[in-house]
Amino acid sequence: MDVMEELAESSEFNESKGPCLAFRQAASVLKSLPSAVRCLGAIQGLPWLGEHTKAVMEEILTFGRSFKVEEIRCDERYQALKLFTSVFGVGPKTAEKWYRRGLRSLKEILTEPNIQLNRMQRAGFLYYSDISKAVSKAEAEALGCIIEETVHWIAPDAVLALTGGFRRGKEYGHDVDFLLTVPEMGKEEGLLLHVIDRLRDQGILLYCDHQGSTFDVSKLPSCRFEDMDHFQKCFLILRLEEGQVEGERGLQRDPGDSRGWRAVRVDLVAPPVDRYAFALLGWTGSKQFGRDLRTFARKERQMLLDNHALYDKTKRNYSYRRLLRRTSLPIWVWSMWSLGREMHKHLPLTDTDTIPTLYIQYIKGSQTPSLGNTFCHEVERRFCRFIKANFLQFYTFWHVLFNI
DNA sequence: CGGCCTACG
DNA sequence: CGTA
DNA sequence: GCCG
Repeated sequence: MDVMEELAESSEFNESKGPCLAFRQAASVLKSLPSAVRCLGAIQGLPWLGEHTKAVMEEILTFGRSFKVEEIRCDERYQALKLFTSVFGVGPKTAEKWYRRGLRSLKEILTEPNIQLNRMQRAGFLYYSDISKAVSKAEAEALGCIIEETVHWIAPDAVLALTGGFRRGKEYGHDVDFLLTVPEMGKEEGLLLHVIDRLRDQGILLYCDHQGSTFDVSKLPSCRFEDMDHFQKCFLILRLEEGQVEGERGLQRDPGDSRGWRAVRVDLVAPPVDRYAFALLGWTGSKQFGRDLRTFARKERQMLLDNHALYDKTKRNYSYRRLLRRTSLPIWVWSMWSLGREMHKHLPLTDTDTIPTLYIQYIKGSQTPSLGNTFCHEVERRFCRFIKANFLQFYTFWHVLFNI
């Protein structure tokens, strides 16, 4: 139900953080259902669908539309803020500032002399028409080939993995996310900078926001070794040439566009290999899935989860990291493989935004790790249980299967 | 009635 | 403030 | 707005 997303957006513009979140949760639950809701009975007992959201749904089911939603769609302020925030680098605050100045269109922003755009926003406006167009799976794969070639030229043993929405089975996305890693610990140091340099040499780097590893020896003498490796990531805009895209459709572009290329938003992340499982988890899940997982970690397990590790607050160490260190096997391969297999048993759906079909194809090609290692088994067991215990979509799907 | 993900620049 |  |  796109309606819930619209209500969430409207709440966000009204600075109502709570309702915004509630509507997003509701949207997430509805998206995870195997089919569209036909009557109110079908959503009995589902989480995050309370009095208000149900009332809106009833309105739509009986009249085909909701008065409140129609009102929001027509609202001048909502339309303007939606337009402004669609620009890369422009959030609710900046959009609000422009709206209060009486500005209503993108052209008015660009012609207003008193407005100072930052680097991100300048890129956002410069490539606006391209970036706001959907990216197809074929285009994502084409970019994967280009980047992979560049990466292999630098480090032949490096592995590039498609993550984000495309890994969840989506056909279109607003950007393309990749994870880049090397089998040997530490060899990923500086790799990303090297890759960026090569992309620049090739003339396809249109914009680059690099977030280098924040390591400063003078600044953190007290910090432990474990704390220093915030892995590298970068937000890019790349130039994708026509003819590099496979398939009969080729490039996504407007009729009458004869440039022969388009700009695409690309994210590159380069974690050390022992953090691969966490990076993959973090960058494959949707925004909402990540929130659910991290909330669960903190509230239910007294742990802290991020894209690098799972931190146990009671034990004061990185719980899985210790286990990972003590095993000779590339343990992340094993945990992701089992996790993926477990997920697919229960979640045959692959085509919605909120169901991260955790990727296992790459692992399938390699051998099945030998059993009998108690560390492997323990990590696998805890990891699987952890995910399943909080997977909102899992709960929803389970509910549909057994309670209706 | 308080909390709502967590990290980076 | 913005990005994921 | 929904939940614990």
